[in-house]
Amino acid sequence: MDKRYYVTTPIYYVNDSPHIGHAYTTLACDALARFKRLDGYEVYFLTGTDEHGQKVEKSAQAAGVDPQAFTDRVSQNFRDLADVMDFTHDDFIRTTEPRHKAACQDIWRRLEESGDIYLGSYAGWYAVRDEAFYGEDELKKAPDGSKLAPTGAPVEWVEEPSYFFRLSAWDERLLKFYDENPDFILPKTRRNEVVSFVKGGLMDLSISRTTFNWGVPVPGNDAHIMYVWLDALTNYITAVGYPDTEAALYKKFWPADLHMVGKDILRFHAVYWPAFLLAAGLEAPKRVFAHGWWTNEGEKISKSLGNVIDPLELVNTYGLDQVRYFLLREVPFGNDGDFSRRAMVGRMNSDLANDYGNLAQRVMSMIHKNCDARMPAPGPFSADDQVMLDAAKAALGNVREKMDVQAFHEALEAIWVVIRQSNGYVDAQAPWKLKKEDPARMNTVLYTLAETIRHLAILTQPFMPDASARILDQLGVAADARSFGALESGAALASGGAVAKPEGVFPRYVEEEGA
RNA sequence: GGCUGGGUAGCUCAGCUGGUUAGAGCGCGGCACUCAUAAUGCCGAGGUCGGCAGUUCAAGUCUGCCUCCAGCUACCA
Repeated sequence: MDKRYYVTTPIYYVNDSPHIGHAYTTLACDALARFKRLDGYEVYFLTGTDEHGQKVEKSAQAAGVDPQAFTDRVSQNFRDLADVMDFTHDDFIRTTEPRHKAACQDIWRRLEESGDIYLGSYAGWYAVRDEAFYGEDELKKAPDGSKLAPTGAPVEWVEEPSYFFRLSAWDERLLKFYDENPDFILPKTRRNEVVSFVKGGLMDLSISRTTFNWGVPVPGNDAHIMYVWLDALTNYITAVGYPDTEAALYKKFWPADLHMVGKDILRFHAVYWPAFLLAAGLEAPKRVFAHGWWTNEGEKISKSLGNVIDPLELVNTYGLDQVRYFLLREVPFGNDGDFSRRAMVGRMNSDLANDYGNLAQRVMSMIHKNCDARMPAPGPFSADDQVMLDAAKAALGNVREKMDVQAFHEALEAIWVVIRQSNGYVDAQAPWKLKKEDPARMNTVLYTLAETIRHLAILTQPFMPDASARILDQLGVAADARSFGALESGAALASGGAVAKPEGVFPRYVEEEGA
């Protein structure tokens, strides 16, 4: 079996500035990508920016620069965020790249050939002020009887020529696809929503516009620009070499194993995208996971409320590993979650400083002081030691099971079960007493703990790369002995290596006085 | 309105095909320990498992009704 894994984030619309939602989505993918790499997979991790559309065209105009210069600039914000968060994407795609234009036009041709595209006209109530179409049922009536948008803007009936994708012909085939691939959409409740949406019948999809220019021209009809989703979604195959379906990357990684998305764009990924692909004679991705949103101190986040969470600020305040841990641990992945200062500090201090950091610290400190600053050699393991070691060894399987269904919070909990058990084991064995009574036994206990911590630190690497590395450094684990392969039976911590005086890797967060 | 999911300890949540005294983490109370980042461990208090009525020898776990909450119900992404 091929151990390959292709995971993607959505491409982020450059007109937005990066916020916690972007960081969250990519973080989940990053943890997964790191996990799979450590687990021996060849991984392709893709993120990028969506740079086309009328809004971008207007923003560029407002900024007095041409659209390409504008997107060059704002796209950088997202690459900066990725750097700060220590994301390990293998490619950063931009929809303005030539390779993407080629891919979009090629998939368009395929859809045309298969008969899934036709030229018609798009009609609806359009509000010039809002630059948006509204449905009949959304409209309000003005006192003079004329129609108004929900925003109060006047609307007019507009018709423009547009190409359509024959989505209406795909409901049966999509339902069959969902049926044959029960885990295609996660979580389950999102899957139900999508299935019920498709069962309700599908309408054809407008996939071109003639009212702006900033985008990929429709092949053979330059008057039309390919419209949003066909352009945006295609990035997932562009990045692996499409239209060259014989390209090495394409053959290796398509279909993608996972498209990670926010719940707001699930439909586009779970309905339109597989329809486009199947219609084009291409394979659909294996899974789309829709995660939830964050609130801030119990309040819905919105620009108008001014309570947008800036990930850079979080990282500056609490530390990168701490923020990464919190975001993936605090909330059952898939649910909405609340960010609060209290919860953040609680996780930092309880889980990280007290449980995990202190465990490493107390054990390595004892080794440093009592074992001549060298990793002790163990004697025969007692039943208690064996229980501890077995628990450490069993953790990988438990964590892997959770990661395979994107249950990050449960994966971390599975690790913490072992951490708590380790602290209990320390107290039960009381190595500080053994120091006088039975030094050989003390060595065995401390070795058992060090070996357990080695397992823990290797397992926490995908979530907290920096702190995990520092713990492994302190244990004297070589850089090339940190993959999950190093957790297989046989591999174990070598005795005799130097153990320096440990330094805390998870400082407690102390609230500033008078804040 | 329709569809879907959910209402379990103060808080956040686990509880597979129904079966001994309903669990975890945090918070709270007590005890122990002193290796450690005043960290850790142990014990404990705390729940009519939203409500009512059923099925069953037995229901948090099944059925019906009611109630409250959330999401979805198509072209801004």
